[in-house]
Amino acid sequence: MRLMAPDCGASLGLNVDIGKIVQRGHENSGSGRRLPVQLDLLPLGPSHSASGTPEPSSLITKNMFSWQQQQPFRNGSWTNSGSGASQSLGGASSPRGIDMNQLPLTTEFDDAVLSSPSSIGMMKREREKMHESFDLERERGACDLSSRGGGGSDDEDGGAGSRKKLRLSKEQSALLEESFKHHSTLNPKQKNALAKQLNLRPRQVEVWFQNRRARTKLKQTEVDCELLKRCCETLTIENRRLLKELQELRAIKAAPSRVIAHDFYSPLPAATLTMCPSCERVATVDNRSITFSKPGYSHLSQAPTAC
DNA sequence: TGAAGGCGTTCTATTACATCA
DNA sequence: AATGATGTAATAGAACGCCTT
Repeated sequence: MRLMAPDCGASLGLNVDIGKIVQRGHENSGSGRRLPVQLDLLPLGPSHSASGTPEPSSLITKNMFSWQQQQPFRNGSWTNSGSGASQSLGGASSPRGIDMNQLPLTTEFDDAVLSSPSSIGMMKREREKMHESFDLERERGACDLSSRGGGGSDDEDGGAGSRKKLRLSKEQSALLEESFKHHSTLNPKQKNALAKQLNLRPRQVEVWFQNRRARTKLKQTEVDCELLKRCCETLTIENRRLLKELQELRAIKAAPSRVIAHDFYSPLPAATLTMCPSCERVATVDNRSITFSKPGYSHLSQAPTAC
């Protein structure tokens, strides 16, 4: 399902700017950024781990990120100890998918050249080809190490034009999620560090964050839509009420004296309507009396400005 | 100082694959 | 077994900001 953001927030005077909820958020975090009612989906501020105490998950602990600490996460309890053996990320416990995630990166080529699709001196297409060929190399290696859960008939051919889909392990997802809680965007250093921890290519980490931001924004948009819908309903009700009140006032004006006639559509000169500045109720004033649109506003009986 | 171009990054829309019911 | 729905990794292209010339 694709949810289109309604462009009615501004017209309703709501503090909702759906189109820019996430966009450039990290860049504007310090200045005049309007925020809608927020789901707790997006890390809006700087890491609260610096001074606060984020709740660590069972697997993820404080100072787990390599850009926050010197000791790499791979030395933790569940990470690959470097051998690429069974206890590595997403190891044998992963019920589905190939283990290409945990293949050890055996070359610096990855970080140096493939960390960004926009590396210097390379046309985009050429870089993509390098990515693809490098992926194929890795996948061939993966096929040697593990078999795909379902039909793996096309594993060997390299799939001209077919694209393999990696499934992140639970642990990898958990770490990425935890990282996302701290930073919805990563600088290159963080990206590379995280990629190393996860045994993924930096590009994969980058893509994961892109998609994660998109998911967050989609969810936030859904929440905002709900909010706007409720606002719209409330305003409709209020509008009805005000219309009714206006009709009553017109009826009062149309009446010869205090008698209320139910001619709701008779015109009333605006100059004869006076609003009480304190309670914001409207009184009709003529040369004989002051009549109020609703009973119980006798405090206006002397003069409309008295209250 | 402003314009132009290159580069890096992000966003959005979309595709393609994997899994599940 | 086939199929549609769903989730998500990956891709393409546009836009933006920053830097250099």
